[in-house]
Parts: sequence; structure tokens; C-alpha cells
Amino acid sequence: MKINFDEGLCKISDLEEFDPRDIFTCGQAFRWYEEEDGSFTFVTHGIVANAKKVGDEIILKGVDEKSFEEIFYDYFDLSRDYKLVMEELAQDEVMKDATDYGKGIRILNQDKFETIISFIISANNQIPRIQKAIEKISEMYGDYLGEDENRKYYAFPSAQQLALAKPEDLREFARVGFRDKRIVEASKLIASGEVDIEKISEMDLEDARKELQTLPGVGPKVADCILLFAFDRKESFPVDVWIKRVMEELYLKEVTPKSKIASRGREVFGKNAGFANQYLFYYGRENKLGK
DNA sequence: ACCCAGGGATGTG
DNA sequence: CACATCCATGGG
Repeated sequence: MKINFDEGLCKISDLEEFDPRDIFTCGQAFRWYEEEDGSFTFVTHGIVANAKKVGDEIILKGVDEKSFEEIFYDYFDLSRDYKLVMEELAQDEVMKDATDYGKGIRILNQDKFETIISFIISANNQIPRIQKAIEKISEMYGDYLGEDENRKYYAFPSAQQLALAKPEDLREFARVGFRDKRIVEASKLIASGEVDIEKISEMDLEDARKELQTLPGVGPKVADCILLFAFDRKESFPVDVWIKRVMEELYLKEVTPKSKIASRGREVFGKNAGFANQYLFYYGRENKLGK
């Protein structure tokens, strides 16, 4: 991998395992927009940026040397060798197909509070509607970041900001339904320090999962998503309806309870369970497996 | 009209 | 412990 800064752009070369389309549309992140030129504009950590693959080069706009070092190197998980991850995983035909299909995926290290709220919203919901709700919440409660010819941009609100939201407003304008109170209550618990995100980062996996589940709206599946997408616990294996379908159809060959699928996933894929999960989710959902 | 979506909370056995 | 039901909302 080579990094190069010039003309206000950050260019990454010698890195095959990085495709903005795979990274943003694979289901892990919600705050992105596909532009007409095929690039992806995204908002994270209070910064608006744009990623485009041109030939075998990645071009990042809105990323300077400072923010690259402080945020985006970690955000894009650039210290990890995804070629190695895929090699370790692709021991069977299913994972071979799945990693080949999603070979440009990287699992982002996203903002922790934003990920917690985003996946509270995800419960029994659909990805396009989750995206709309999060965008609206950012517009209503987050800091204004600027605009371009396409849209205005807002940071995702802090726990302190979102703790002041009214459930009825979240319901009426962000259309979050029954998740309204959960969002505000979870924000309050985090804003007050009663649930300490930094402490959770230091805990071992099971304690962290338990602590996250003390938040309203966070159960086993949502906790696993939060751990995987924001707390760098790549061995997590969240089981939603798609993973359930894929695992039953391709590995287990019979209908199986979600809790058993989770333990089976961790058992089969081990330290790479989170990567396997994301490749399978992307592969299964995009190809409408089992539907 | 009915079913489903990156499920969780609550109540029951 | 394992299940069953309810929870808003909008699209198929």
C-alpha cells in the first residue's frame, strides 16, 4: 500500500482490497451517498469525505494528512491484510464465492456512539429506512458541517445532543417508530456516563457484550453489530435474518435457532467470524439467496 | 390483505 | 432456560 497527498487529494495505491462500493453498500454503514460519477460521499467523525476508485487507485477527497493519520487510517482498517483474511477464510466453496464477490470489502472502524444508535434503529427495520432515519436525526440534532450542489451535511449528534431529543419528535419526523424511547434513553445513559463507552472498549468480549446489552434496544444481535463495526471486535458474529438464511442454506442444511447459528459461526470461523459474517451477508443479500 | 425488515422487551411455561 | 406476542412503519 502506498499513500500519496497532492492537489488536496489523498491517493491510495497498491491496495487491491479496497472498493468503496463494496465497503459502503455491504450493510455495515449508513451515512453515505452514491454519486453520479460512481464515487461515494460519506460522513464520519464530523467530516465529509468522498471515495472513488479510479483504475487501481483510491482517491479520497476531504482527507488531509492530519485527518488521515488521526481518523481515516483506522476508519478504513488500513493496518489489516485483507488478502490474508480472505485466504484464511476461503477454505470451502461457499466462502470462496463470498469473498470473491465482496473482495473489496473492509470492515470500517466507525464512531462508537453513532453505531450504537444506528443499530438500535436497525431492529426489525430495513436498511433504506434506517439510512433515512439516521440522516434525519443528524439534520435535526447534529452540527452543520457544510453543503455542496447535492445536499447539506450534518454530523451525527453527540450523546449529549441526542439525550435532549423528544421521543415524539423522533417518531414524527425521523419515523423511528417504537424505537423512539430506546434512542433517547440510551443517549441519556451514555451522556451521563452511567454506561461508559471508553470502559467498554477496555473490557473483554463477553463483558463488553453484556454491558452494551444494558442499553435499551441493544440485545444479542445489535450488540454483536456494535462490537464488530465500532469496537474492533472482528470475531463477533451477528445473526440477522439474512445470515440465518445463508447459514441454514449453505452450512447447516436445516432450520436452526439464531442463538445456535451465532455459536456455530464463531466456532467455524474463529477470529475471522466477523469478516466471514460480512462477506456472507453481502453475498447473500445482493444475490437474494433463499428468496 | 398480508408479509416482511441487519430484533428487543416483556410475559409465560 | 425456551418460546410467544407485541411493538411502528412503509414497501412488496
